Amino acid sequence: MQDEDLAVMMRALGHPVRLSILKIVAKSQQSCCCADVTQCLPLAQSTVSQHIKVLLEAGLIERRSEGTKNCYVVVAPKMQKLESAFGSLTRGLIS
Amino acid sequence: MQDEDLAVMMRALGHPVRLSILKIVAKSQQSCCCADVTQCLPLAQSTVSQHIKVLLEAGLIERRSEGTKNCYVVVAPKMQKLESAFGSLTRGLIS
DNA sequence: AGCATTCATCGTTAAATAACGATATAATCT
DNA sequence: AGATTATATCGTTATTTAACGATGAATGCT
Repeated sequence: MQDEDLAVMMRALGHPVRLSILKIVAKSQQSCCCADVTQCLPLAQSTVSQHIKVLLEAGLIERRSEGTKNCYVVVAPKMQKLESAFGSLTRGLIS
Repeated sequence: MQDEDLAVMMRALGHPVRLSILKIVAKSQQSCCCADVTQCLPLAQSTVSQHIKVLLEAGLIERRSEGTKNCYVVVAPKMQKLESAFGSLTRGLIS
């Protein structure tokens, strides 16, 4: 994986609100929409939507529209790739 | 590990220049100072020093003064803690 | 068709970040 | 003591980010 792509994902994870959003999305077994996330956080809907966009653009979550809602899921393969890239980074750094 | 701390480290890793700096510091077996890093990058010394500060504050590298130079090393235990925190994060997200 | 719901996007503002050159500090050397 | 070296910090500028309220577009309901 390219350093730039890795950096984009790291940056996406580099904000506590986005970590929270990821956890909320992951935890809710059935479809999790923007309103669901917003309800869990002390932030405006538009702010949450913006954070979601960052996660989307990093490829860490995916949108799928469901009626009038937009639901989000964590992209497991991407997370795994990230973890492995991160692993080889750290291995390279500390060996 | 607290979400905020995790986010600080992720953010520190969320810039390609800082990834480069970490790699440069890790690769150079003997003491690696700011000038050494700067020589490897198309950036001003002050800019490199600023990036180094971000890595220092995240606890990912450590300074140790050596004569008139300041040398840097990757803090292996911190990297390992980060990797394990990251691992449990992703495990929580994709399970 | 008209209304309600959901949510992305727009426009704005304040704060943080990235980059630079210039300067100041601290250690070494002559 | 004075000169040199290495580098952190300062001051600045431009860009990006975070947060908000308001608006608009798409979908579903009556």
